[in-house]
Amino acid sequence: MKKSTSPAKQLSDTALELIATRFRALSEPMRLRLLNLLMQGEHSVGQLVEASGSSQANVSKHLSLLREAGMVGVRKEGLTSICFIADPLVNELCDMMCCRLREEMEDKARSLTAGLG
Amino acid sequence: MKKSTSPAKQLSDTALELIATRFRALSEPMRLRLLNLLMQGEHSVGQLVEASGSSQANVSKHLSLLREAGMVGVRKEGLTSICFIADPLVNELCDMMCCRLREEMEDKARSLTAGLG
DNA sequence: GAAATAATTTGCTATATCGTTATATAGCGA
DNA sequence: TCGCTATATAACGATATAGCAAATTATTTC
Repeated sequence: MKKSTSPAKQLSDTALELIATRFRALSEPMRLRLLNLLMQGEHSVGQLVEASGSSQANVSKHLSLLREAGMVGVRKEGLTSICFIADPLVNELCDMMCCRLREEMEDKARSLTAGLG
Repeated sequence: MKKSTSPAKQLSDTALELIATRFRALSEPMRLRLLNLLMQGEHSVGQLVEASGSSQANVSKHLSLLREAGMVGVRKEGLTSICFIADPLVNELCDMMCCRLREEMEDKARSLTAGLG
């Protein structure tokens, strides 16, 4: 297991802003839903609208933010725009977060049953 | 390299909200600055206030959010509260994001010099 | 060119959140 | 108990953003 996170240097203000902006892109449930759909394969904007249950304008706005963050790419095919995950880091980050949450919940459940047993 | 992100299942609304909340904790420069300081070792709240250059109330509020997100832990020592990173995932996520940003910037710089050369 | 379709952009309202100021709580010493 | 110090909390104004509705921009088809 490659462990060592590098020596933790001091980050500049602009670096902090950039990192924060990236994480902010992942900080809204609707955007995560769109990413989750895209993790299962390419989708047109219309498909995302239908699958997400949100409005077209709303989906479009979220997609444009995800595009600016470099997380989603778009390919035009005639009238429709086909979206896809442009950065595999998205998958990794989400997977890691999901795993961690699952672990925490299992821990919580375990300690609860232990407390009751 | 362990690659395979698991098969990308459909996430529930509550799961999406939980994940979003975690990422939101990482989506503010000041919180990232506090985490960055804590990555270099334990700090008291007062030390964080001084090092961050923000107000005590502000730092305290951000720390409490980070605590709720399970990212920061606190140990009381007399009057002072000593803070530390409670979840190594924080280091990993931030490192990954930093690396990715550095890569992107280097790419951009390269393509720029190529365009000018 | 006109109509139709897919998507983006614009205005708007409601809500959330950052940072500040002022106040409250908790632990320690006289 | 009374201050003093280290944090936490409350209240507030300013800004950002999610979601909705309407207008706008492409692109295809007739």
